[in-house]
Amino acid sequence: MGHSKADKAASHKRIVKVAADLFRERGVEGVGLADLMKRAELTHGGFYRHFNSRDELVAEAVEVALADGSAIANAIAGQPKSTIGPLIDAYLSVAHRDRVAASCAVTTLAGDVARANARTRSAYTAQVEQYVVLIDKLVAHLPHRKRRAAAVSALATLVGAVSMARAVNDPALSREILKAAADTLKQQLA
Amino acid sequence: MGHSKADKAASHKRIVKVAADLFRERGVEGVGLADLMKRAELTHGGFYRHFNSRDELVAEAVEVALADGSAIANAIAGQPKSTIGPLIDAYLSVAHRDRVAASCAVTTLAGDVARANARTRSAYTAQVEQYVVLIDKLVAHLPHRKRRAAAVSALATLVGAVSMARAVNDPALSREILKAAADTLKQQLA
DNA sequence: ATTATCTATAGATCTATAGATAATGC
DNA sequence: ATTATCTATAGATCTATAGATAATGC
Repeated sequence: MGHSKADKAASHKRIVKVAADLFRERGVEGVGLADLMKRAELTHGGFYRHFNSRDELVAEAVEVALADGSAIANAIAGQPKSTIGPLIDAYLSVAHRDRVAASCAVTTLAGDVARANARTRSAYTAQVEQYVVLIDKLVAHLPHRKRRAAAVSALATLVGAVSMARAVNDPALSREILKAAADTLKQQLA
Repeated sequence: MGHSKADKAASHKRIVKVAADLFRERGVEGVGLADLMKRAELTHGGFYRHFNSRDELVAEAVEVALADGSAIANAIAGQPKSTIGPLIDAYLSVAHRDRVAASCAVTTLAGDVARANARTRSAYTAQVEQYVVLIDKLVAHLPHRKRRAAAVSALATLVGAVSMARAVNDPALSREILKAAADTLKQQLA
């Protein structure tokens, strides 16, 4: 049992990380604090020394979940001379579809965020804007007047495709959705 | 207090309709049976004479919610000589974004359905397939080899755009998402 | 002395069930 | 007699709080 300030910070981080993963897997309302704290290797009584409310945890966890995706996207897009292709392939991969707990929160938490508080929605909004700017940079060859709209629309296609690919229970249709979106986007943004 | 078989059928329908709307508004896990039954003007004790489990209600309610959207889409697309434009405009309208309780369940319930049982996911899958076929018919002028993929991708764009437009809390960005998706889709499918 | 975490619990809500009541339908 | 709905409640779980314990850090 650790009680130092450093331990508290580590506990806090652990709780938020567990929540960020579990919220993506089960939905924000599908996770109870007792289960959450147990997974963070703490008892549930300590929760409110870390957060003023469950909602505060939701905001922090969504922020961390969003940052996950942001880091991956920046890693893929950050290389010199990088193109949009690898980002499209990664986003529309079976691995990303299936690893929900580590997935892009812009897709996975969209429904929950629409019902969340202002702080949570603002974090989501900032991440959407960041993705749009990132995609915009990767399609610099397109006519300037159309770039931004093309980037926004491409992001929508990525989000919608993964969303549907997860919900359908026909594996062939699920793969078809990912592939059709990837093919169309590549052609459109080439 | 009605007790006939006809009354029971009406009660059943009312419960499912209330659930279909409320699930879209609050998420499937954000709705309790007591509140639900009260809104259907019944007491919560009667619930299990209508359904074997909460999950059974979820399946029926998702089916009804999906049928809502299907009816609207067919009405828009069903006219002779109809094009894809009106469907795109309706789907990406501010009205559809904001009237969540009456909205297309393929977008609104995607996250919940991904965690639901087989019956629920099968209903969702069938509706996705139906939308793809519908869009496919509306883009009959495209080269045959690309039509199906274009239809699937277009549906993904519609779903992702509405999903994000609801989650962001910047009204300008929300409108931009709807407009960018609409513009891109129209250009792409023209 | 302070505080991070613990045990314990309050009070509300959740799904689900049992048995009573009041209507229908033979 | 059958049954649709009612009242009442069981048992589990939820968020949140109170106070004890055991560590840190002055």
